[in-house]
Amino acid sequence: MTEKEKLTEDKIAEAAREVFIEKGMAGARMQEIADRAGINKSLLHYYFRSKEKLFNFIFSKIIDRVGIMFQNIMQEGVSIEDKLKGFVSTYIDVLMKNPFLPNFIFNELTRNPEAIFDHYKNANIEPSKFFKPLENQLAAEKYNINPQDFMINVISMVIFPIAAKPIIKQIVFEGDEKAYKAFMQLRKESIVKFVLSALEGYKE
Amino acid sequence: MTEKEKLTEDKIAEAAREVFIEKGMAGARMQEIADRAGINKSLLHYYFRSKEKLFNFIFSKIIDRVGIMFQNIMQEGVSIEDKLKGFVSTYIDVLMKNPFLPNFIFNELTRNPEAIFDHYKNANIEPSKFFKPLENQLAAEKYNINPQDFMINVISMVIFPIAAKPIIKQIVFEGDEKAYKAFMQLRKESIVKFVLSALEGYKE
DNA sequence: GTAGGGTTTAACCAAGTGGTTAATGCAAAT
DNA sequence: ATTTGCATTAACCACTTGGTTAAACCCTAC
Repeated sequence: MTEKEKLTEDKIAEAAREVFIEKGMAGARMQEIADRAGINKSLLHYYFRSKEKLFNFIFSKIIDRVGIMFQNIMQEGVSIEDKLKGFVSTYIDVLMKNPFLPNFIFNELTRNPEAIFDHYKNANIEPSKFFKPLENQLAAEKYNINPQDFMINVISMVIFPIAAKPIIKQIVFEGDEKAYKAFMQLRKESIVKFVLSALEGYKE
Repeated sequence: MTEKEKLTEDKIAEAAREVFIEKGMAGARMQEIADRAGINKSLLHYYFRSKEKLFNFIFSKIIDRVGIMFQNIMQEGVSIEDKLKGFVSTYIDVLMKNPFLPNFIFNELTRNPEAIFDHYKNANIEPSKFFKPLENQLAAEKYNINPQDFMINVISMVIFPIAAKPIIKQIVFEGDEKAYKAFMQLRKESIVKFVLSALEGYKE
């Protein structure tokens, strides 16, 4: 029955996603994925022939989702300020729920950089699609700042504190999880304020 | 002879550092470390009893170095502007030479967060030592910004683009290594400008 | 019911892993 | 020259790893 099949495949995909993100490709164990999916290890190989195939399947799906989400936020035909607010808020929420995601993506892409290149051929994601509009918009609103710098600054301030969570939590908040979380929530506003304040200095 | 011993131990440490940083604890192979050090695998266990011991030794040294470097920059009794310039420039230089370092630290600390806590007991590094001064300094110079946000924003903008190198290089610069490197060099100035511009908005 | 085909499993395998051991090399001290 | 003690190595080991195989287990169709 294709119903049952889908169920099993989904259980595997979900378990694999968890384990790969937590442990990375090298640290992940097929046995652990099978256990978390509640199935026999052989079934993994029945549905996905090898660890590498399974990994690529999961990784591609993740990259796609991230790319599309990014594209959506960037394409809204709204002001820079609203784009900024939307991006910061949405991404902090998503990443707080998936705190291992940034490291995972960094790692696996560092391990095998061609993966992006190979992948973006098939996907309908085109960086220039959201990059050019931002460039035009900055120019239109008379902000004389390099759009690449601008964008990377914003993304940095959102993603870094999540990738570096253990360090920040320990060193800045003495291990207090709640304090860290509260801080990250406040950052939704503080980042926007910081960036808008910076932008003022670039007004022509 | 203690001379020769030091040499071997150093060769091991250097090779181990390379491999651990590139592949992480899980991905590193004792055989590869031995090969890169040009010695027999048994010698690794002769000098450092286990993979874990070797890893902890290397990891501690790295954390110490990073912490001390950070402390030094932050303790200089100079203006915020000069501190900022020093930090950005020094860290970009160091990290461009060690591009795997951020990911490595993120990963291993995520894997075992207690490591920081356990480690900072022995080390003479005290976060408040460089954190309080910055707080006072921001207040003294009449900048009404949360020092935690300020510091994390700056660090983010420096470290993130190195951790995310493969993504940025591919998506922003279409795989052009030189363009990426040039961009990172320019960031030494652009980050400072951006932050100083932002700070203006916080002046009381 | 039973034949057939996809699904699931237990048992197994070869390769690779960190780690041990016993022997060898080698330089200084006697 | 012989002994002594550390440095180094080859051979080996137990265990884990991803992956295979053949049998068991369902369902559905006849």
